[in-house]
Amino acid sequence: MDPSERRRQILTKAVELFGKNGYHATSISQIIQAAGIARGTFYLYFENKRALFDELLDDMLRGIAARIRTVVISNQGPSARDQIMQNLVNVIELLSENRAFLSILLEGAVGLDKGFADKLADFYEAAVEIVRASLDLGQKMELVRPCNTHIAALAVIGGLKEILHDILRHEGGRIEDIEALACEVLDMFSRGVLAKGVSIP
Amino acid sequence: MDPSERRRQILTKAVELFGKNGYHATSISQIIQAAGIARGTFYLYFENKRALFDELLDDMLRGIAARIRTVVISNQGPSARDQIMQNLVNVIELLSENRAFLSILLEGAVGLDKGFADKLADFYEAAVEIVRASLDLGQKMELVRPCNTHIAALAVIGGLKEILHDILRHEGGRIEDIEALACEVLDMFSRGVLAKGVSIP
Amino acid sequence: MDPSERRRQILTKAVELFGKNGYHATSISQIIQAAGIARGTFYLYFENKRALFDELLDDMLRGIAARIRTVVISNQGPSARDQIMQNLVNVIELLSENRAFLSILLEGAVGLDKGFADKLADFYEAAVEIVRASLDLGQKMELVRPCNTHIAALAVIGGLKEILHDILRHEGGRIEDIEALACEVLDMFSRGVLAKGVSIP
Amino acid sequence: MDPSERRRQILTKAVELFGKNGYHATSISQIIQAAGIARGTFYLYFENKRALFDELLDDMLRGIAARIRTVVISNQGPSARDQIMQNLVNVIELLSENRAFLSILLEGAVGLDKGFADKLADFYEAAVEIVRASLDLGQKMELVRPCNTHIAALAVIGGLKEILHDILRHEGGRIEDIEALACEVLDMFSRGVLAKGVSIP
DNA sequence: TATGAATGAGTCTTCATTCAT
DNA sequence: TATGAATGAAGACTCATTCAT
Repeated sequence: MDPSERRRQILTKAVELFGKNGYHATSISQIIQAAGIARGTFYLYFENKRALFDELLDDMLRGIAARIRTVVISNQGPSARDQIMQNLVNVIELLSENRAFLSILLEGAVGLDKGFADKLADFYEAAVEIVRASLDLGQKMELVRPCNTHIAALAVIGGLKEILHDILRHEGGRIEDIEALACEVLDMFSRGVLAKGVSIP
Repeated sequence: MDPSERRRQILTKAVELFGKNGYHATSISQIIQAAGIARGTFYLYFENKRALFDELLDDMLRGIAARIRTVVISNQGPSARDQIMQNLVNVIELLSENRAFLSILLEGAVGLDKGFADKLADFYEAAVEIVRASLDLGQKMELVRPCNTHIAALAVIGGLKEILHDILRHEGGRIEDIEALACEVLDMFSRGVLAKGVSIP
Repeated sequence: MDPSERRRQILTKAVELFGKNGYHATSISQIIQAAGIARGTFYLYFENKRALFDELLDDMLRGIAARIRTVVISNQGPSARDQIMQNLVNVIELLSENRAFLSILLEGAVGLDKGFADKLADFYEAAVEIVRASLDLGQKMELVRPCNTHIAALAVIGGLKEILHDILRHEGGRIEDIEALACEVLDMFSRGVLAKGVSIP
Repeated sequence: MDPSERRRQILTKAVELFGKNGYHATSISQIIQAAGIARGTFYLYFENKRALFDELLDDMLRGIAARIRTVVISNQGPSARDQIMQNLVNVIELLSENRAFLSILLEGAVGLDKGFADKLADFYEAAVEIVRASLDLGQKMELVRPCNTHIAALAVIGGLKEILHDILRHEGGRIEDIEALACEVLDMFSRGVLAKGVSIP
């Protein structure tokens, strides 16, 4: 078989297994059995289980990052809201297409040793930083109210993760109307939950 | 030694280790060494490693649940805002006092086998349900704007988790002004981030 | 079983196997089977195969070193010849008592990785140094003819090793008359092989 | 490429690797990489790793044997001493020219399985036999003193090996004055170390 | 209760060898 | 001849759990 094809095949099976059972509960034996290859063949393509997972994680994180476009505020082109919406839709779409993928990001790569934890943490941190920068800019333009933008950004990313997590658990990763979901999330964070003119008594 | 005291001692040492290194990276050897007991003694107090962790997790989740009071809206007594604030402060306080505790909840118990994942998921789901019920009530009283309360509730819990996670990573679990933090979070979710009269263009 | 007794038991079986088959051809499986213990038990007593062999080698080298006494030249006490003879007899005796022991020293520890090779090389080097120092002293006292004492010392140790090797191969390590052998060796190196008054034509 | 040339090329690279790292630490992968051939190609030229090493060892032993000439005692031609010297010089020269070669003979082929050990042992035994026969002849001609010629022969071969070993370790196989070394060795074994008229007290 | 020696199933990893192309 | 992907037996090592004392 063509090497790069075989490589892809192993990765695919591994994603499924890691997604279903997590890193530790997935053994090389399971992977090679699922991929229908011999023990030694695995090591022809990956240095070890760790390296495989690492590559896989990198792929995912790169994949997500590639779906995000910097929001540009100008008179021409789509509105800021539309651009944010598009980013949200892109990311949710990608993740909803691959349950295993999502599962690894939300659960499978958490709590592993420092290397993995850091890689994931760095990724989420970067995501938080992007949101935060946007909020900071918004504050300067007086579009965003005075508030702790770091905390707000964390809430945005965390909220998104939890919503995706919920989807993963209850709907098996399938989302019916991604656009509606994105819209809801965007409203949630931009307008909060209070009704017009109301403040919590 | 008094049996229940010894039990407690093992649990305490185990929390520290699980918190620092995670479930898989913590071995029975480490636990018994830290607790200063013999190998066999461990199994006099706990059926196995899993059971120990399970008990530990139950303790934590119960501890958190115990800090949350149902918000009662009435003319007497503290305002709804104060009651919510108090709940937030109570929970954050508990978690900030015990880094290991927090670490296990956010990372240590994630991605383990189905049993643990479900237990944790059920807990968070219950938390989401509480928030959602409040929001539903708020909607009926027209305090909360029409929105998908499930998604909003998920965002609230997820946002909170991410904020705590950030604190765990960067400040070692210590929080300077818990009240200010709680206030910021509450505002974030109640009012959103937009400035008065602004909608995203 | 008493730990130190079990340790000894493992070592004994390991010596036999290493002696018969060499380091690489001896597997942990063979050792534990010979010792009648479980896989894990082995690792209770030795960090790994290497550590076991290392300890074993150290024991041997120490054992030999302990049989050698510095030759003291004085008017009282045994003659220098008798002292050298005694050293030779002591060492040959020890080695002839344990075929596996001897086999490891001559073959089993040769050609392994740097750590072992160095340990063995250092030992033989030390032996050479002892002989050389004696020869140097002998030269000062004009008992030893002018010659390259380093080369002479190497020849002595090497000769001894080859003789022991031969015994190992052909007589299974048993030597009938150790004293006679030692005497022959001593004469060989002190007087050479030429007949009186003869020089090689 | 010409088959026999390719064969030679593989052998050459293999000698280097076996010499540097020993038999076990040298993998087929290393050999084919060094030789610049594909995995399968190796097996077109050699049945397996063992066969390669075997052939290599045979080559070496034949090479050494070819440098040794029977010593002929007659009135014409070079003296016995000169003939022995020439043999010594020839062998030492050959070995000193090829460090890998020497390393394999002294360390790399020792302690492997019975086949190799026997081959090497047989070779040294043959060498011992040659020396012994010479000594026996010398005894008949009353040039050699009465002594155990087998032991003397072993000492000669063993001494030579140890000296070469020392050179390998300390001088990287290079010898400055081979003739002087050979002379020293020859004197050592013919005259012993004692000064004229001295016997060990 | 307490001990800690013993267990062995399970995991990762290596590497000489084969074989379809 | 030459290739290199594929193989799988074999090896080292770990660690939760058991049980005789």
